Amino acid sequence: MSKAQLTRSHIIQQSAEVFNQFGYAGTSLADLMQATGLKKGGIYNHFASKDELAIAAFDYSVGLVQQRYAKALRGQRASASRLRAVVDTFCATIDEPLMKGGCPLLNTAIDSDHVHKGLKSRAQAAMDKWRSMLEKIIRYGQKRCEIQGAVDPDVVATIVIATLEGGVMMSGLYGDRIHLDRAREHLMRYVDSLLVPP
Amino acid sequence: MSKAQLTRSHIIQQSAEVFNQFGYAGTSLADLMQATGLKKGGIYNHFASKDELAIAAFDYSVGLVQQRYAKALRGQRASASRLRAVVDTFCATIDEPLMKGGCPLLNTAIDSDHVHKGLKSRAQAAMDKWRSMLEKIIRYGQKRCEIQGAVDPDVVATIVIATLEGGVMMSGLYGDRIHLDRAREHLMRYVDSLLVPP
DNA sequence: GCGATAAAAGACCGATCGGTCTTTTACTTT
DNA sequence: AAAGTAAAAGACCGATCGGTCTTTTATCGC
Repeated sequence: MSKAQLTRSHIIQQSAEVFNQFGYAGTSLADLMQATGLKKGGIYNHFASKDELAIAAFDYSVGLVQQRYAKALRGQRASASRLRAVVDTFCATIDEPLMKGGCPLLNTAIDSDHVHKGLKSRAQAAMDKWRSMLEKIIRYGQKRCEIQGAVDPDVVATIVIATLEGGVMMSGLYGDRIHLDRAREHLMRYVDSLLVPP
Repeated sequence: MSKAQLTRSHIIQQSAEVFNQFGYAGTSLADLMQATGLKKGGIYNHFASKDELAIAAFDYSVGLVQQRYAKALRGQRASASRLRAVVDTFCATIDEPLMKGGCPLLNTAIDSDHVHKGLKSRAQAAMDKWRSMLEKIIRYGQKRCEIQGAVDPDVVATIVIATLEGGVMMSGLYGDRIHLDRAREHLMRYVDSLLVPP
């Protein structure tokens, strides 16, 4: 990788954390300069605007998260295990955070509302991907008769994501992991309730 | 109420919506001036700083929400009905929004993180109140043998709140109420699972 | 190693930021 | 209605905002 490409990805990585912590409006170019160790000219040589950098940073964050899910799912074949792996992977970010500031999807969904159209549509796209990942697991499980046929995959995706994001919001607010742990427990029992009895 | 007090509450009410939509950092004094119809001097005659106004506005928003819960619970005596009323009241904000920009507690919890200590502690306090309201309902229901004794009131509070807030985040992101509706359905069945079989 | 080229620095820009202060206007109280 | 007081306006402040542009520095192809 050339020096330029290296610098570019360095900017993205550092900026992603800053944006995730302080939000788009709450992040100034001075913040980004400090985080990257570059001056204004260095940053603007790679990105035309703060907007463009924010979008690149969000995409990077989403990519990071996706990688972790892909890795966690690699070993799991059974639908129940795959669903549990998704829940566990999400909750693992408390012990091994991918990024300061918590879940980028939650933060961006709230932060970008009424503020940054481009960022919001990226957040929608990321949410779509996550939902379709869960839905695919469910449908595959139904095909293999591991998950009850009456289960609606879209509904499960909503419930799992909403419970996890709500739990991480509460744990973030209090600085106490117990809320996310409770969400995890609840979802594990929920997943069990979806399975075809053996 | 004197003219001054009237103006003060007018400022708070209008500002609350703006802060709720754009966040603390995303709201400028120019925005607040436009929303209130006042000039800088008029606003600063009632509030010492943007911080102070943001806190007053958040407290006002929380008060509004609490009023709605109090009203909804007034008629309900049975624990199951009271829990369902909490869920329904939250979900009703989609049809009859109290305030533009969605749930102020969710927005402030995310927005204030790493940005505004005072606002964050207010959000914690509001969350505490909401949790303790739910916990009281549960405990009372256990005393009256309507809710199973093995149920942990703190856990229920976390699950209900997390699911609702997660659902409203998703519905806000997509502009589609279906996610919150799904969360509602799920919680209704969850509440049923807590009850002592009749 | 040298020349061409790209990257980073840093001075600079107008606009806007949150906040202050004096002046004008309006209300309130007697 | 007048006098005293409080509220609102609006000019003004330094700092910082996001962004541009020229200059310096480093990289890369040969």
